[in-house]
Amino acid sequence: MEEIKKKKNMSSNNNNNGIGGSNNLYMKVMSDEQMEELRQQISVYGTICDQLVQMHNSITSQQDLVGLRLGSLYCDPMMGCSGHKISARQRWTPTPLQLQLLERIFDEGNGTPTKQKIKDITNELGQHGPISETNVYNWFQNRRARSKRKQLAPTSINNINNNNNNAEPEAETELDSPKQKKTTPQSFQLQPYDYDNSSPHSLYIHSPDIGFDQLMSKIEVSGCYSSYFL
Amino acid sequence: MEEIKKKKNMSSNNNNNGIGGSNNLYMKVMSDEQMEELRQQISVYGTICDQLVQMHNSITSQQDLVGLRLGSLYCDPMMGCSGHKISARQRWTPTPLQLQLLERIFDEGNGTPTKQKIKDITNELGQHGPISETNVYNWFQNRRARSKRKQLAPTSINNINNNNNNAEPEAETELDSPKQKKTTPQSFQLQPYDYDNSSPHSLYIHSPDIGFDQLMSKIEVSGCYSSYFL
DNA sequence: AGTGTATGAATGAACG
DNA sequence: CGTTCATTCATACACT
Repeated sequence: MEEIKKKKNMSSNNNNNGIGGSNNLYMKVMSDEQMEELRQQISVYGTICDQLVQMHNSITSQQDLVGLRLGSLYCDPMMGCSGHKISARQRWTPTPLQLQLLERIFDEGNGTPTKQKIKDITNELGQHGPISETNVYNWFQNRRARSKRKQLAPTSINNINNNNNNAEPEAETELDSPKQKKTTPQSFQLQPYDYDNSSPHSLYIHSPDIGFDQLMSKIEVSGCYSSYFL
Repeated sequence: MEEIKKKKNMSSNNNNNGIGGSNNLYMKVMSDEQMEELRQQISVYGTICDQLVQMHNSITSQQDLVGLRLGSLYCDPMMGCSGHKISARQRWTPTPLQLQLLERIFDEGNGTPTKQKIKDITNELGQHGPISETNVYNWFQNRRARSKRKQLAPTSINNINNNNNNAEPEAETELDSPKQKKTTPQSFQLQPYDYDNSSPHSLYIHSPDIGFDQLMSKIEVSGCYSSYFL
């Protein structure tokens, strides 16, 4: 059942097709223009961010901030606005800070979460928000399990856009598709539960403690500038 | 910001596969993972810019932030210059055909989507569009969960609404009672109080050249005005 | 265009 | 421990 999806790239002048061959590495090929474009995009973003940050700094240096750093679901200062209280969660959720610490500890390789250790950690993290030993325990369990799973299944991440020619009208074109509107699902797949190290190929920025996905979900909306109080 | 550019550049002439352009066409080759990473990075930039803009706006206009929620008003500088961009992550969507197959398999009662089975299925469906094992896994997971839930409350739709609406689980079960063997009720571990902001909220983002890592760790959080509660 | 709904994905907790 | 469940989050898509 081993089907090698051969890289069928649209680029007519691409003769690197064979790459990635024997393994499960599926490669995307980009032209110089695409590459350049990408570079520009990134660069522009970088510049914009810089500028925005500077602007922001000059402005905020005059005022002392509103809004405290709250847990993910409390935002007192402005609470009034929304009118009603946000119901509490039912399950524990680590605050970003806690998460960071946990990750760090995890990375330090103390593979054995001793009972005592857990207690310590719990106490430690208790400084940054509610947490119980059980939470910590579970967290490590999950963390271990999941990071392992990712390792076990490095195989066939998927075969994006190369259904070796099928009569499937579904064919998705990757980033070559200028407009992927709404007709066909343009999908991009990312690796399973894999956020972090151990993957040797991380030549790009290696995100520190949390993965991009997490970041992104965390970023969303932030009216309180809480991010500045780490 | 520098980082990203730098690394990006590196990647252009150095990829871990050793595919080398043995001819004068310069093609850049990336693996799916790399692609995904890159895409996420860009996406994050977009988000960051968005956030910064929002912050800036709310500050300069001195207005309270209520309802300030702009969905995706983000600046994508790239759009203009080229025809296409690398879009932000999208989630996988099964093609109708895939769905059909999945549905069928599901009905066949394989309550246990074995790892191997998942692999098979993935390969199978791969013929009809992009898909990964994770997708399949998730799909079954969700499918099971949801079909169960449906069954649990298919009738008396009317009642449902009334019942749970007024119960604001404001409950403040202080922590440290994690022991509750969760047999019946939900284990309740909430985070009731706010944190002391005594934490050294020392740094603002001010380095123009702040790296991704830094940015990321700073941005995190802020649940205020979570879009869901506006 | 704003709102609602279906559903893919993330993750804390529980189970065997 | 590895696997599964339950809940939540985020987004694609439909509706009107």
